[in-house]
Formats: sequence, structure tokens, C-alpha cells
Amino acid sequence: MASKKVLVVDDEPSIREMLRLALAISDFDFVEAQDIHEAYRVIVDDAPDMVLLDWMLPGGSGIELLRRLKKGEATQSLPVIMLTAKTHEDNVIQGLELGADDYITKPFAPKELIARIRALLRRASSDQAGKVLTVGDLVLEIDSRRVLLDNKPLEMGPTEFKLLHFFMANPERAYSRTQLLDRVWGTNVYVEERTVDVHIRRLRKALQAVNSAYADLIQTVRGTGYRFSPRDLSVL
Amino acid sequence: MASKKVLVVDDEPSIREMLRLALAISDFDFVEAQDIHEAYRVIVDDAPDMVLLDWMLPGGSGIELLRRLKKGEATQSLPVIMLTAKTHEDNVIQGLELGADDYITKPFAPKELIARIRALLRRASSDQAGKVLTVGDLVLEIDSRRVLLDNKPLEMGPTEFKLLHFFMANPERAYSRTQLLDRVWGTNVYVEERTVDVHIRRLRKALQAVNSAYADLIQTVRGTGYRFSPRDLSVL
DNA sequence: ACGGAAATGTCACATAAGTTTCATGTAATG
DNA sequence: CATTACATGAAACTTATGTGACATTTCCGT
Repeated sequence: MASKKVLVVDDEPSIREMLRLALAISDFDFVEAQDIHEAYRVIVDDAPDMVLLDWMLPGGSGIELLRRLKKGEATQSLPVIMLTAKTHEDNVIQGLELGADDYITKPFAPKELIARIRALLRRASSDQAGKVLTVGDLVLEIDSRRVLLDNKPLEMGPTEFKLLHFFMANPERAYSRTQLLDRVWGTNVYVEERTVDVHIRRLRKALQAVNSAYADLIQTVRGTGYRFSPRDLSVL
Repeated sequence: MASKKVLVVDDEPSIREMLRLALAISDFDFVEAQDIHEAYRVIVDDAPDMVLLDWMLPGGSGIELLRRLKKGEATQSLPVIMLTAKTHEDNVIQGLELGADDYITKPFAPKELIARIRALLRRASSDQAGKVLTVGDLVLEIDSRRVLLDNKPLEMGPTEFKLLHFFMANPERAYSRTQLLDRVWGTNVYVEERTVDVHIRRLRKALQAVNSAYADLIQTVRGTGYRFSPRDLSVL
């Protein structure tokens, strides 16, 4: 299973390093940012599964980032745990009101932090359970791990399933091969970029086998990568 | 006998810890949740045999969870004991009306709690008696511990029976080997994941021996685990 | 307590399925 | 057209699952 990716936002390199280690031991993927600006960029580009957010940051407090995240459609359900100093209890309240999911006061035991992260990710993924993604007559069932087109099951391998899942969850946007590798294959996997092409082809093939109109959902964006575009589906 | 699994839903870590101990002493399995969201997820994923539900919870009172459980087909018969503060007697009435099976007011003696849990589980398991699960011509009789296909008895060991029972109660969903071990073998059992394969094979073999079409009910979901899917049964 | 049947879990090997890379063909771009 | 990027088929490889056999344990009847 691809491990979950945690974004750590803290201006102290030493703290980031400590967290990197703690997370690595528990088999989490790790990305980092020193300020909220960088953090936002990482969230958009790397799509972490959750955020560990320090409250005291130079150049815009964590609260600002949190507010921004909760405003955005795509980011509002991203789980956030805040890291606060013990003294600022009012920040905690403010943070929770703004939609942080949990908080932990510094200094903290890595073990506890990991436990909280696990709990939070579990909670978050249970929101996914029972969910079904739909585009026209194309249905992707997460629970049963199946894809149906016109009520007929589609044959595809695990990678194609993940790829389609990603596309259906992120339509109408072009992704580079590198981005796809990062987000579908997982971080720190190293394969040729061209491999993506092959899986795209297999996915198209699977769709085409049942209903050829649906193969066009996956569009090549020359010089960039690929895009999943329900908008252009003539059948709809 | 696999011990019964009790889910404790309480936001106080200290109370969860106390209950964990009390339950461990009496040889119950234990799972926990801090809020109703997490609780629901645990119910779906870990299938506890009953729930100890605190009434006062942040982010959605216990009443909400209870309502949700009673609405769901699969969860409505799950036994629930509520934990309430002495002062809120009206909550008790409301809870019982909604379908809680029993209540106990805090503070309580662990001994009494255990007694109530035992009583409730006894009651609940006798409700199960006489029940029969059916998929097409496949009939599983819970109390006689028998399986019939086309009116002919199927030969299988207890583990295969439990496995089939679980599948028939939870169709159309892919389960990992780990999940199956958790839910069919029981918590804190330590066996190889691949053991599941062997039992799956024995179960398929038993089905095939009588009616080969039914062997396809148990599908391999490569990279994930297995799925029981009546939907694809051509005979229906 | 004892022997034997039944059930279980583990292993080793066979087979199947899926993935990546590569070589080559084809289409877009300026 | 020359160039670049993408599509595609197939080989080489990797990984996951199926399967039979066996050692061990559990359960019974004696």
C-alpha cells in the first residue's frame, strides 16, 4: 500500500528534521515547507494526505493558511493538526474553530503525535468509505474496488484502477507525467516517465472495450501530460 | 472461542484506558474511538460485537451515532450500552427510545458494567439464532452451522464456515487479507497472511464440488484481497 | 491417557497477472 | 520537412496468487 504523505510546516529546520525521522520510522511519506507560502504550493502540487502545521510562523501565521485551506473547495477537507506552544491556549481554540482537526502542544512525544496522525487519517479515510465516483455511465466503486461502464465491469490492473481513481477525483486538469507518478504511484518511486504512457494506454483500452466514447475522457495534452475531461464527453 | 469485541466510544483517554483494562481482565477484545466519526468507521471496519457509547461527546453527541446505527441495515442490530452522567435522566429515556439496549450511569463499578455487557451479548446472540443467510441457492444456517447449496450440504471446516458467513454478511466489498484475519479469525491472532489464501481455496473447492458457478462468488482482487460478489452470479 | 480423525497453519513451488522498459511507428508542430 | 512528442506492441522482468503436501494441533471416543 502506498504510504500516506504528511506535510510538515515549520520554520525550524531541526523540528522538521525530527519530524521527518519520526514519520519515516512509522512509514509515512514526508514533504516539508518553511512558511505558509511554500506550504500552499506544496499542498497544491504534492497533494499531501494531511498537514502538521506549526502555529508560530514568520511571514503569516498558521491561522492564515488554515483559513485559506478551509475556503478552498479542493482543500477544505484536508486534515490539519496544529502544533502549538503550551502557553497559547487561545490559539488552540481559534484553530479548532477555524477547522483544525486536532492539536498537539510542544514539546510532544513522537509516539503520541504518530498516534494522533493515525487516528486522524483513519477518520478522514472513513469519509471515503462507501463512496462512488461517477462520470456519465462510468462508475468507480471504492469499496468493492471495481469500475463499471454501462453496468458492465471493466477489466483493469491495480495501477490502472488507481490512475482512474485519481483522474475521476481530479478532473479537468492537466497533469505532467511526473505529477502522475507522484500522486498515483507514490512518492520516492522511481520509474521512467514513459511508463505513464503505457498505463494510460491500457486504461483507454479498457474503457474503449466497453464503450468507445469513454476512451476520449483521457486526453493527451501535448508537451504537458494528460487530462481527464468529462466535459468533452459527447455522450452526456 | 474468539472473544467478543467491544467498542468503547469516549473522548476521555483516561476512561477509555480504564475500560480497556476492565474489558481485558474479563477477556473481551477492545477497540476504541474518541468521537462518533471515528466510531462509525471502526464499526464498519472492525465489526465489534457491541458498543459502549458515552453520551456526551464533542462534535456530535452519542445520540447521533445511535440514530445512524439504527438506520443502517447492517448495523441496526448492533447492541449498544450508553454511558451517561447521573444528572441527565432524560437522555436515558431518549436513548432507550432510539434503540439503545441498556444504560449505565457514571460513575459505575467495572464489575457491574461487565455483567451488563455479558447479559446483553447473551441476549443478542440468541437473536442471531435461527437466522439464515441466502444467496441464490446458497443457504447458510447459522445455528446449525451448516451450508446448503442446491439443497445439498457442503463440507467445510469451521474456519471456512466463518469465512463464508462473513462474506455473505458483507458482500460486494473487497477485503484485504489483514482485514479478513481481523474479522474472521479475531483480533490479536497471529497467523501468516497467506493462510487466508489457503482457506479461500478450501472454501472455493467446497462450493465448486456442488455447483461450479458458485465458486466464482469469491473473487480475487489482485493487489488487495478478496471480494464476495453475488452480483456477478450468472445463475441468479 | 491414548490413538486416530479432522482441522489448521505453513511452506515450497507452479502459475498467472501485472509492470516496466525498449524499439519502432505515427502524428503534431513550427 | 525536420523535429519532437506521443502511441503502441511486445519482450523481460517482477510480484501476487493458486495449489499440493506436510507438520502440528485440536477434538473425540474409547
